Amino acid sequence: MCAKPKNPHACEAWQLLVQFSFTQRASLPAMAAELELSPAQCHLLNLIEPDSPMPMGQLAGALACDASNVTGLVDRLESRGLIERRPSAGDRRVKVLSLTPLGARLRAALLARMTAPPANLARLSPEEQRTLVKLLRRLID
Amino acid sequence: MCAKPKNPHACEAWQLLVQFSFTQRASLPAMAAELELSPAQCHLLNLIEPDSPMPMGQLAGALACDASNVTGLVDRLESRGLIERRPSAGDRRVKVLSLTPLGARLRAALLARMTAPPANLARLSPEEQRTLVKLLRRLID
DNA sequence: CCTAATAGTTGATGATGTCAACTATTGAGG
DNA sequence: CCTCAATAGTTGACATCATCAACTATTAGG
Repeated sequence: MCAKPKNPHACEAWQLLVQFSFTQRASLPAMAAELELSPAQCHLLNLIEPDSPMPMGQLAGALACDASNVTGLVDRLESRGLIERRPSAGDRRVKVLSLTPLGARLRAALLARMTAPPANLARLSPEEQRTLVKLLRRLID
Repeated sequence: MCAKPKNPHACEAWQLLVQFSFTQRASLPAMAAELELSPAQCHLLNLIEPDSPMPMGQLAGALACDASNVTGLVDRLESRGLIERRPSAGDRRVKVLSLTPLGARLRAALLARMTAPPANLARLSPEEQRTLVKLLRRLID
């Protein structure tokens, strides 16, 4: 499976991470539905940090999708009062998105659910957990 | 952010994994498009191992989606000759999916691309890579 | 100034996803 | 056997996601 026979175990960690992200992909819709969100809306909310508004174009870049798709996503989130669309002071073409207080609370609830440590975490000792964090940090930019 | 103040660094690894899966979510469409697949089709192909056919219902469970959604996904993949839908011998209600040779090759190509070790992997020594694999295995079922 | 490039929106279209209703088959009692 | 409930999958209606092409408004360069 691995493309580098010289290093037979080198990419095994990466394979585990990819498979992990597939299982996350499967579990996101149910998690999102509890907050009446779609997976795409979760992804968007995750990218807008409460105190750093973001232009729509930058968001399209981070989502790796077409700008017109962002328009639709933002329309729906804005109509629910979760985010705000305001013209940028410096460049009137740009519209900057920021979380409303309601949106910030929903985002926090979402992240709290998603990052709730699973039971398996207890399998690792505190020492091992710290090692894992250090290794992941270096691997994932 | 972490819900367990008693263990301040305990869930940090999990948070990193969740953020990683968001970035994977962003990069999957482009990766899939190179093989003329959608993200959902990639997910489905990933779940069908070449030599172990799978009933549609089981697939719906693994994808955590409605059975009727699987029908549509399978329709499109079958019309491209990537998978086959055959009635189960034991229970004629059940339809079992298996990869065609073409589908198996496409799946292999997909997984090869997705799990290609990134440049960052070189930041870790072989010893560290092995440690990471062992920790991830225990954390992710 | 013109003009080209950029940011975002709109409309058309196909894919994804849910739900309710349906068919066919299975299985459990009576 | 026969009925009846449960199960597997399909179908149709509908909302969302996602892309593309065409458009408007604004900005920036020559």
